[in-house]
Amino acid sequence: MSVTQVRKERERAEREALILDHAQRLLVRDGFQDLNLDELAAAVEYSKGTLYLHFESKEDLTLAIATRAARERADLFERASRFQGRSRERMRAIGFACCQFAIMHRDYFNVEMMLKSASFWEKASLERRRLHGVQAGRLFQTTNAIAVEAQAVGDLPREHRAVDVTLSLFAITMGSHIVAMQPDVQLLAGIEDPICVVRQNQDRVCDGWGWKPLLAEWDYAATDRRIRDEVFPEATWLKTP
Amino acid sequence: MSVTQVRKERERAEREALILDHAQRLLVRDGFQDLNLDELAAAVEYSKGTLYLHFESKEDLTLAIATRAARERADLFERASRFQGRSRERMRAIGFACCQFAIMHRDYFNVEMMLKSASFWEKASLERRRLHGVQAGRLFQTTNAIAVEAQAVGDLPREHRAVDVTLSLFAITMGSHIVAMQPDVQLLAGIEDPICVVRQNQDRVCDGWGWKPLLAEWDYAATDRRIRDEVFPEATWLKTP
DNA sequence: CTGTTTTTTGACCGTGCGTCAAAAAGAATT
DNA sequence: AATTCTTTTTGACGCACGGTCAAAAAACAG
Repeated sequence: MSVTQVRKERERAEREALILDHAQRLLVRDGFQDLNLDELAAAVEYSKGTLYLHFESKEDLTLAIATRAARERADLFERASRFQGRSRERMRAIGFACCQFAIMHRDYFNVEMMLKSASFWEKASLERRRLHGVQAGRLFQTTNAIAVEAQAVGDLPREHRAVDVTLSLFAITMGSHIVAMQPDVQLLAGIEDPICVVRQNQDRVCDGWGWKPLLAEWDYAATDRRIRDEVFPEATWLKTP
Repeated sequence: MSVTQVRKERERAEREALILDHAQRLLVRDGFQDLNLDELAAAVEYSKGTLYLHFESKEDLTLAIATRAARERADLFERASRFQGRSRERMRAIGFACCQFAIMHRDYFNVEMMLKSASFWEKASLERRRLHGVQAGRLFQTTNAIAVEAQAVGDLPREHRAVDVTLSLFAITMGSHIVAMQPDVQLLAGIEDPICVVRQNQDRVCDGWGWKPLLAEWDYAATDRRIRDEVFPEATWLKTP
């Protein structure tokens, strides 16, 4: 590949990032339905035709936004999984990564939810679907590896499959985000901080599977401080008691 | 009100139900985005103008579908809550109602998820939003009452608020439905029956809060049989061992 | 049968996604 | 520097669909 081609490719990637930045901003502001591609074209100062050189449909563009966020999330998960500690502490580090991500991208789950609709999914390009699958796979595998290890060292009962545990943690995380982000639910249930709800529920699920050490048997506040100091120094949201 | 007006009102309600029936079918088939109001008008054999005598926008129509389903769900919850037994058995009956509903409306959660988008919500009429709030309130209150009672009789530790427990159960239910319904997840995690995943996760969350009697301390298969026999005789999906 | 009110209709409008012929920019050649 | 060929970019346009409303049809009243 010639030098020129390398430069072209880099410029193309930069333009794609620019488009994604603006598109994400508008998507968060207006939602998918009201995301206007003419406005986006004006914002990035390129024509609509140029947008379509990068993305083959509005859905494709939206999926690209979700995939970029998913990659970032998977990166945080992998950082978290390197935390040195007992298996449940490491899983807690994953939960910590979740929070860190949720704070950086308050609205990621709104975008993620669109992907669950079949009619949306099938309008995105095959290649982008594949790329998203890769990131989703990283997220799952990183988490599941900890559950598998937990069974290996005897912290987590072997009577159930590790994937079931992992899946339940994904479910409680997604579900908690969805319900705790609803303003009416926040009022009804007196929720101050949705992030706390997510973490609390993750803890309950782990306890529910009998993942040692249980909440009552360990000082997880200390674990949290270690996670922050050793893995996520940027996590200023964790209040140290 | 004259006799004629009563008849008119009944006919109007019947037509609205007809529209909702067809709209629900098309919504499930095509998703919100591809739900075509011209096609719907043709299906119900009324003009598009007539549709707009009932619903002030496509979102309004969709919300009406969701609310009708939510009412049905709340009815099942209330039936379930009348089950005679210990508090956790009664909560299990609620989980049972969830399953019964999920089987009758495989795709309810897809519709429900649309409502989480702010841009969707604000396009529906005030009155319909209110009506949906009423049904959502019934669902929550019916469930929460059991958690409150569980604390009163000492089955559920008092160290946490009952609403937090209720909320976590809603979260695990919604989250499990979403993740377990994904075809790729089903393959990745080897899921045969998504319904089982939902129930299993609900059990884990209850155990996680220390809701007595715990899974290991009670014969919940027997409870399930009682629930079916006494409350949901139509639930043929429960295989009796 | 005729005039009045109510109900229903479908042609029409605006919006916004996606396309593609044409213009502009860039590279190569003379 | 001029010309030709190639690549890149553009924005006017086609079209599908949600929503409107004047007019037609139906129902009703006298």
